[in-house]
Amino acid sequence: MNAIDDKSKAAAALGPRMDASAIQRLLVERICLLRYRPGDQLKEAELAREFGVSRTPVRDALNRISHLGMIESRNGVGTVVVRLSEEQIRHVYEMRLELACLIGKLSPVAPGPAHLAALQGLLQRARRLRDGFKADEYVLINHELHEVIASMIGNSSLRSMWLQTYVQAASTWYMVAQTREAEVTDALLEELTDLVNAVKHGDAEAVGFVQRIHIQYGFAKINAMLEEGGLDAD
Amino acid sequence: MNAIDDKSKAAAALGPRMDASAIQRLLVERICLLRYRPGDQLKEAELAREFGVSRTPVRDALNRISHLGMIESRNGVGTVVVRLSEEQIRHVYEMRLELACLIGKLSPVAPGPAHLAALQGLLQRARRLRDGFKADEYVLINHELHEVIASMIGNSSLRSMWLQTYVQAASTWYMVAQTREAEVTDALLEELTDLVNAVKHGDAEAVGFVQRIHIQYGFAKINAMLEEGGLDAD
DNA sequence: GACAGCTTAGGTGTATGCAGCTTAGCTTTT
DNA sequence: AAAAGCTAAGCTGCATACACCTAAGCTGTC
Repeated sequence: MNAIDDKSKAAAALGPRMDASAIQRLLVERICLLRYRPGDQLKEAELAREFGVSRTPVRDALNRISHLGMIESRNGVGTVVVRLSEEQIRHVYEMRLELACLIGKLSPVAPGPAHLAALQGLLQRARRLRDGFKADEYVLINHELHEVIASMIGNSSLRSMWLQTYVQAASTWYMVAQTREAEVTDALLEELTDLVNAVKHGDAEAVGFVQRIHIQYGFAKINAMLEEGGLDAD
Repeated sequence: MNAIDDKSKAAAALGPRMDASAIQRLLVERICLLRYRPGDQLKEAELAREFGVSRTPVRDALNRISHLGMIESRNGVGTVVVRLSEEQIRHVYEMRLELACLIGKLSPVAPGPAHLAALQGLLQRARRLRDGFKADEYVLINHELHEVIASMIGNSSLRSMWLQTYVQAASTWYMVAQTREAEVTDALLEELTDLVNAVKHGDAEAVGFVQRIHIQYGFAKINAMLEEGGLDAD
């Protein structure tokens, strides 16, 4: 029901002092990383207690997030994490397929040693998933991978849209992924291997194409599940 | 300095009662339509007085807008309308060039009689601009044209990005346009004529390409001004 | 027993006061 | 006269109390 339980009042003491921006980042991350699932209610008062602040900064954070299409507030009812319709999911994925190709086209950032190191680190971690799958770790690797990719996008507008579509699609994908652990782990390994090769050649265009290929792969998986009977695997 | 002056307290009586969403729409429109110019300060207290509400709903509206990259708040200083850097302007335009081509590609909405009628109405209004240019009317025609185009975009994600890049680029373009009245009027007439033809054939793909062509035209004009010496024509 | 209406609990929306941050202008010192 | 520091004004950020909206459950009636 409510995704918060383990650290109801512990968090009040762990942060220096949460302001609206920090809360915003945290909430987005929690939604992406599936700690809050589509349909979950985010109660302002509850979050305020957790962070040790008043409702005001929480409200500010929620308001800023609302334009990303991740949450929706209705007066008298509550604020819930948006559950995208099947059509919307398709739209976001179709869009990401196109955006991926633009990564190497619109003023790309030449991938350097830092990118390579980051990817190789993620590859190491992904390999360990084969001998013991951990859903949280899989999600985290994907999340950090996404940030690495974003850092290769030189066009600020494209980068913003890449981020936006990622957060919109993330929870859907991670829900699907949790039902096919072995499959998605192998796919992630392939993706990272391909990316390492692309970055070794300093080829940002190849990075974009690799992304496109694997988005296409994920899209196909999601479509298959949608046609089977939906992904309401709460 | 402050863009509000003529209706400081008049508006308090003209609306039924402004809520945060209504204020949000109004502020976005005012920024697009160049009533607030880049660099202008938007004081919460002042806006609250104008709309006859407290600072809270104004704050909520500003917070929601902030994710569009149109405004920026700094504690102790104020909230200002963002002035995009030259690089950011180029990025947005490069992005719009790509998005335009996707209009006819990603689940387009077949243009119908309603679209045609709307475009022909705009064409009529645009023709009158040749015998007496009015900056406000030029901006309004462009604004409504943009909404017509958006209604032909079936992919919700693409439509959202199309809107987002429009509001980011709008004020820049309208500032440029005001220095070359005859030129941009002719270009607008051509654009509308081309669009009418495309819509007559029910060809959404052609609509996208027409958009691309004219975005390219505007981009070239802006680039020319940037190289001449900037567009700080306050 | 079923349905219409009321009542109440719980959520978001708004108003208001205060705290804290910045900056501009004045004052004071060298 | 110039520069450093102080001071005050004005803005946003935050806290709190209250108003309003919604839905669910109870109650009374038919």
